[in-house]
Amino acid sequence: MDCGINQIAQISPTVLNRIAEYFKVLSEVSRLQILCCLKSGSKNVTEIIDATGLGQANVSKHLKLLTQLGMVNRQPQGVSVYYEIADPSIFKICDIVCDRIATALESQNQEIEAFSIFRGFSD
Amino acid sequence: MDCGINQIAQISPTVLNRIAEYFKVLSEVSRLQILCCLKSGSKNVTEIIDATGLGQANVSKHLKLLTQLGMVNRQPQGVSVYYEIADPSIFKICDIVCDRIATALESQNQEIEAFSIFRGFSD
DNA sequence: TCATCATATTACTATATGATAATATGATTT
DNA sequence: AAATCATATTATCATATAGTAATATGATGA
Repeated sequence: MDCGINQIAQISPTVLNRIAEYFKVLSEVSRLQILCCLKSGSKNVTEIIDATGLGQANVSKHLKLLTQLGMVNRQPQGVSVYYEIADPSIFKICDIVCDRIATALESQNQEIEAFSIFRGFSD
Repeated sequence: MDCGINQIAQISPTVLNRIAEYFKVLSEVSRLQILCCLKSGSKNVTEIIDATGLGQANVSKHLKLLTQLGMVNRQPQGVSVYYEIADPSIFKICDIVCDRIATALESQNQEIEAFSIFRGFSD
């Protein structure tokens, strides 16, 4: 039974692409830094640059991407441009991932401990 | 007040890297296909190849990555090797992302509709 | 032993993209 | 008008990686 094929076929490539695209945005440390520094509230570009330590052109480019994908909102205010998180569910997702990583690290540590039983014999 | 800097500094680069790494794995259509086709249960490599339509070497490489990052479990069984989802919370995350994309598309459609009020005048 | 099957690895190519320097734009101040 | 500041854009370079062909490995059956 080829139900596997059908099942995948049901998920349109378009949707899969959108999901992948969303994750790709979150898969870069610089962009995570930007998003994290906006968690506490709206900031202008200069503030973001200071907070993250990233280059100006770099920040500008990342902000453009984040805006295009609807993750942050762009609000010009006088001379400067303020950005804010448009999608707080980002952090919900990050929390789940953090949990997952934490538990993975824990079980890793347990394994290491299990090995450590055998340590000390050669002393 | 430079509290922004401190806030970011608190998130260690290591952790940020791990999170980015996790998302990077999910940011490729091929890997999402593989994960989706494992949602219904454990499958061997050949079955995964058939279900996704991806090349053999390609699948093998992706599976290695997914295994290394603890997202799937590898279980040799006789001649073949079975893989299964190790981390069902992946799908919880995907669900949230899907919701998010869906609502984004909806509000996009609403905007388009708003524009359509002005259609028909030139006929 | 030879052929075949299932999976993994290696080498290679093509493409995407992150970082940055240089430049542009446009507003504000001197 | 000239200088300065905030942001955006462009061009460029370097790196990472997805896909694939070829090959390796190792087990099973003829």
